[in-house]
Amino acid sequence: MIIATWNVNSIRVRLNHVKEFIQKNKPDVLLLQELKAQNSDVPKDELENLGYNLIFKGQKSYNGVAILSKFPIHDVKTNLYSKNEEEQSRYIECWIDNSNNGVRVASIYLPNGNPINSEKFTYKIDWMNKLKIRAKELLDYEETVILGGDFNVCPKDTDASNPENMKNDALFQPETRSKFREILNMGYYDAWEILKNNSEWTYWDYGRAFEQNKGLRIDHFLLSPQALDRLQNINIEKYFRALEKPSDHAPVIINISD
DNA sequence: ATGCCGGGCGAAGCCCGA
Repeated sequence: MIIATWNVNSIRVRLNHVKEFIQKNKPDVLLLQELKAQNSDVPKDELENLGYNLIFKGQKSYNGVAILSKFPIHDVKTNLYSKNEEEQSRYIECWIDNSNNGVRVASIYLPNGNPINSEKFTYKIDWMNKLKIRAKELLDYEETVILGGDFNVCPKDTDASNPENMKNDALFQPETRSKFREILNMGYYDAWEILKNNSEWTYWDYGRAFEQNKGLRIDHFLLSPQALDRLQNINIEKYFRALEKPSDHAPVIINISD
């Protein structure tokens, strides 16, 4: 089973790239972030016509997350906050019904949180606390659980090509990292950390960053123990960052045994 | 090394991203 995650930075602008990615990599499940479209502007039919079941949570201008699946989708959940709380469109979760080998996946667009010492950073940490609560509930199901997406966290100094420049960045703060680590320490595994012993980037700023290969590793797959048992491979598809008018993120792909 | 990119909104210039 091929599961991919990709921050596309506008689904409308990147639709052709998504189509090319699907043709080339044939994911069974595709987690998308930063749709930058309200529900009525999400190209629903065009995505479904690629052969997928589709769920999404859009928002005007900002954020927006989606899950595409070749298998039936059940148990959709789109909120981490209680119903009367204002919530940005940053979380969508479902059960992927691959007969006896189903998986529970979430598409995550964790807040950026910059600048630090602002309400945006406070919101980031608050959001991470909410994610931690849900991640614990999911862990207690003892299922194949896969949390994928743009976490806006560099877990270690080695997850940036220029860590010195990141000292005051929300993605690098000790509080950000410890909250991320708390989720891991409950019993999740960073798929890249498990399989690779080098650092590669999933994000490169627009401009010259990609040609200079100066980037960050911030798009992650966090796996429950049951998911880790099934993990076979992980790759960053840099090809899609090298296209004309690309997203600033590359897709990340994992293979999960059936 | 911050917004010099890039996208959304809406029709100029500002908000947002990492």
